[in-house]
Amino acid sequence: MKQNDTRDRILQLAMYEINSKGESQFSLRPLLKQLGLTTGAFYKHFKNKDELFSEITRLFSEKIYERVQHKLERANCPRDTLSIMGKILLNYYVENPNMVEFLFFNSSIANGQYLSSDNAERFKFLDLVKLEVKQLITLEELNISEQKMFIQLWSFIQGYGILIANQLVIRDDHLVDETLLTFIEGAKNE
Amino acid sequence: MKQNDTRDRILQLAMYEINSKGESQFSLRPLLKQLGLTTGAFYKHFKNKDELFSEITRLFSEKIYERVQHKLERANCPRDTLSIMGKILLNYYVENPNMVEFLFFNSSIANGQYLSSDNAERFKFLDLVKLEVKQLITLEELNISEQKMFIQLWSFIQGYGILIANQLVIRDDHLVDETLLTFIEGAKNE
DNA sequence: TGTACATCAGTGAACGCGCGTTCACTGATGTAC
DNA sequence: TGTACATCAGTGAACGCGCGTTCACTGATGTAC
Repeated sequence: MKQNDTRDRILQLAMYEINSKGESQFSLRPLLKQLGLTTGAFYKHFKNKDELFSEITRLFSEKIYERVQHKLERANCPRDTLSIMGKILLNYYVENPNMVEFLFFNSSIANGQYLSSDNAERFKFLDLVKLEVKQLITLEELNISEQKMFIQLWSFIQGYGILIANQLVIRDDHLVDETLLTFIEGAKNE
Repeated sequence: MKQNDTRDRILQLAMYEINSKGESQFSLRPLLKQLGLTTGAFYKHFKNKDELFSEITRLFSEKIYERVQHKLERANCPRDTLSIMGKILLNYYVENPNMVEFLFFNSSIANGQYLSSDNAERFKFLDLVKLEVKQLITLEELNISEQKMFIQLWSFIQGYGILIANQLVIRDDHLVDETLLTFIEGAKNE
């Protein structure tokens, strides 16, 4: 078996496990046991657990980013684009709450060792939102700063996602569009 | 030394430590060492760590709730009230991010053993928001359901707080008021 | 006032567990001559 | 074609750590007679 096969098997199963049970329930030993490997083998492929987490962060980010890009083929204007992105992110909060939590808050970020190189990747999606907000403001001639509009939209989606993930409210895609519209109208009136 | 003195000392220091370093950096041994106690002593006052966390959840919630009530004495209408509550919560996200995170997501909640009795306490603040939203809608004759308005406001504040706590954006109290206004205006137009 | 007893906060060693990580070693495979 | 050697993924026991929890015991204090 080639080196990269095993490295990839580790990555794939780790992603699956983290997505299913969350980072707090994840550890190396059970993972390697499931793969029919011993603990030592892991260190032939990764420097340590942080490097694994760092890599998974990158892959999760890419996964969401690609999903967004795929869906965006049908979007015609910033409004549509932002609406679709909001719904996709919300969908991840509903279907893959552990993945989203890991992406934004995993412990290799807290440790900060691999942070700098990953941050760009990790926030690809976020940068895309910023770009669309910019276009939206230009196109619709809105009287609001990019930063403010971005904070409003992102905060709402992230906050709503958390409410849903914690099962405090149920999901309503329509509310995403309504709120987006409210923000746009609000920016016109000021 | 009376039993309740020690119990209280444990609670106070535990709250201080969790607020300073976060739940992930908290454990019983160093806590008790700081108090000049041995590990066994802890179990004369608490059934286990979960019970301690459950109690702290209650106390944190109460702390915020009292702070809100104190500040609300000056508020005249639901708009003011919601504005003040938003700013207070945002302030906690800035000044005490570990406390807020613990309050909403600590592991004794995940374990679910002490959840039912605490939930009412834990969401006192949240219920207050719901109440004010209801009054706001009645008073200003808004054309929106309580639930939707609540989700919009709460999601925005929580999401904004997380952005700030993660130092992705800086705090701007003015934006809270602007966004509140936008939601109110948006509810009138529909 | 002195003695016997009960109470109970606190002791401290020990238990058992799971964790990430290390390292000398194995054994299959490919390569050079 | 056969032999000597290098490579390197994988082994598996061990290390050291910190964690929550238990439990027989101590010793100060209050109470009853």
